[in-house]
Amino acid sequence: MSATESPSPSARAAAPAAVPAKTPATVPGTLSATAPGVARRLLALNLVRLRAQRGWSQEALAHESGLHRTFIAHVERQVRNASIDNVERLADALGVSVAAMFQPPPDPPAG
Amino acid sequence: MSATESPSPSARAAAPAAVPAKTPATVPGTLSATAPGVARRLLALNLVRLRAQRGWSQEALAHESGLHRTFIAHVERQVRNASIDNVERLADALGVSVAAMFQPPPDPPAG
DNA sequence: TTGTAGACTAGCGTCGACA
DNA sequence: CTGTCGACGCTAGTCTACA
Repeated sequence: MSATESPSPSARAAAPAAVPAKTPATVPGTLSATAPGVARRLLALNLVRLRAQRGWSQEALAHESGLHRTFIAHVERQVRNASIDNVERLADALGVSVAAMFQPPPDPPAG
Repeated sequence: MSATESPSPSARAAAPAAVPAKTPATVPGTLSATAPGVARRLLALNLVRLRAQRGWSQEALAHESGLHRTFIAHVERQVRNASIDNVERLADALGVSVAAMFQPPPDPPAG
């Protein structure tokens, strides 16, 4: 035990943020810092972008990643929630890191 | 849809990397760029690190992420492959971006 | 507090076929 | 080439309980 040398017996209860706010920054009218499904979208965006950048077809990517053609199509359409194990496989097939799949796309020059 | 204006009818067949190598950089004695399960490990490492950094218990993190206690424990032990939807939830609970969960941990100075 | 086991449900991921 | 439906297996994810 002694996970953290907490001065108090009930560490969690005595912790400064003992009771973490359930709705911290959910200001009415303000979107959450991280919207639900942002990962799915980022993954899809980067997936389509990287794939098109290489001139690969969904079938080719599916073949490279060892996944099925239909699955690739679903992920790109955000109708399917892939697991990290498959996301890594996709990233490996594209030659990028898993973190890159969730990296925000390079904002295009406005002018 | 003209994905790529390939001069040849069989775009894929005529594509530059028409036949992508199945084992491209698997040089004998050289480890692959991305080892299998690296995402699972990175996720677990960052998860434990960020959680301990906040002095949160698995139960607290589970409560914050809205997931179950057992699931958190399994992910940290890498015995479970989480989906991006849940990874995002974990990242949100920790106040970090999904990409941060797969970011390589700050390697400590060797000496 | 954390790890693990067992049982259960829900959804992922595959396959084949069509538009 | 890409999107989608139907069916199917497998595992992610939940819950209870014990060490």
